[in-house]
Amino acid sequence: MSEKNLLTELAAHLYSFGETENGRMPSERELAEHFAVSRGQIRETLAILEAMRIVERRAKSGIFLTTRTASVEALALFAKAGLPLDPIQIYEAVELRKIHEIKAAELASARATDENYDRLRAILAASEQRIAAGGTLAEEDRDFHLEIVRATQNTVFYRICSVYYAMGERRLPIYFSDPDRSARSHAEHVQIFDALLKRDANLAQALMSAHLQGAESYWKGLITGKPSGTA
Amino acid sequence: MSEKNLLTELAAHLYSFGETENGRMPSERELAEHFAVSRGQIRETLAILEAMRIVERRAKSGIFLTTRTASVEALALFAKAGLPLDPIQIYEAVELRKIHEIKAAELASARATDENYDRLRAILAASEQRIAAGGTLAEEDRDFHLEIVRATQNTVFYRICSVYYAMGERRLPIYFSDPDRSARSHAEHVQIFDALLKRDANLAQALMSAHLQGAESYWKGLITGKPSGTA
DNA sequence: GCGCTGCATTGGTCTTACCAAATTTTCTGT
DNA sequence: ACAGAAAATTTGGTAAGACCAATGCAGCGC
Repeated sequence: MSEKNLLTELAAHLYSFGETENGRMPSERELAEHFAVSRGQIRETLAILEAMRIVERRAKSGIFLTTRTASVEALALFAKAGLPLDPIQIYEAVELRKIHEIKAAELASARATDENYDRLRAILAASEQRIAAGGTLAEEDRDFHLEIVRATQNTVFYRICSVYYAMGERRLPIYFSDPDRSARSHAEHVQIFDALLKRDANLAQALMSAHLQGAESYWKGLITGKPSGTA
Repeated sequence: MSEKNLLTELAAHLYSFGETENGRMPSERELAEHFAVSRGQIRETLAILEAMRIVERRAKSGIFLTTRTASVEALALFAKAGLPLDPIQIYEAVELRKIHEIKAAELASARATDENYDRLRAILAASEQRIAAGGTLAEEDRDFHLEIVRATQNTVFYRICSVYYAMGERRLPIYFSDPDRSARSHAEHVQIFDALLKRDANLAQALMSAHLQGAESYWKGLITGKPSGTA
């Protein structure tokens, strides 16, 4: 929040224009003036936005929001920029996340190394301490799930799943604002960890599926209730 | 190939330095001179590379290759730049692809619209024509698989899977250099399409699994034989 | 061998400038 | 009044130069 980042600010600014007339955004020179930076800075940022397929720069014509689907990374940027993510995309991400993590649990139960187990133990210990102190989960949840993905030893897998958590970063605190949910999640994490330790792929999958089911229905209910962002 | 692109060329150039001494890349000024462009151009490109977590710019210190895992998009760039993809990452991508596409077949069999079916029919017709003319598959294969992913109606899913095909773009011609393989693949595509049409999720999954098994073992054998890139 | 000093290097930023294509405005002829 | 041509303006693309402050390094002195 406090961190001022031209990339996120510019993305937010551009989206604030919505579907202005022909969809053309302010010129580079205008943007430079608006953000009180040089044109070079704006161009550097626009280059990134263009690489993410968020924006399209037509030579000597102007800057436009892309109609093509943006890159995966763009979703993470949207979340970071505080842009109201499309509820549909949130649901899509949750659906995908479930697919990924259940499979991750299966693979991890066969491939997890001692290092993975150690890290998971540390994460669970931190979770327990946090909850014992009356706090709520947040990074610990993300760390736990991502560590399981890492335990698949498939780095491409890890990269993809990182996006989900970047997307959910500002939603986690909301989700875990209920202390009960923290405790319940933690308990389920422990069960999943035990299944991984026993290298019981079927059990790990089943537990992960049940664990994510809760989150999925929570978000599904929330987004159908409040269609727009929950900032 | 013919298309000169500073982004891909710069990426390739930087990687050609490998693990030079402390891992520091040439300075922006040197790179600008090397590519005969202005420093601004180099900085714009480096900004993209940094956003992809391929490169790290340390203020007043230098440019370094990131040790952290790069973004998903970076994999597509690597392929486009003709960089020798890590065989391990290729395997990882193939493994993931199988996970994704089998699930996609399941979801698509329930959600495919008439539009999806129409497009799949058109793609299959194009494939058939190509093969009848003695040609080999290439884009048709990619289009077919991606259309199935699109038929899940999950755009995030689609984005992720697009990366695989960007990665494999220059590998497809090699894979399909064997005319037999083209014909066999096409026949399997037709079967999968029929399963989708019947909305038989189990059959679609099974067929897709078998279909990808062939590709998986092909690539696995090829990369263990030739550890490095296959141009 | 160690610590300090000073200088060249380097990324970060801004300014100015010019080009050529695209766009908008103005002008012109009917 | 309108359509089309011509001129002026805007816009992205690119380059060159300059300054800053932190970094890194070489050389010096101890």
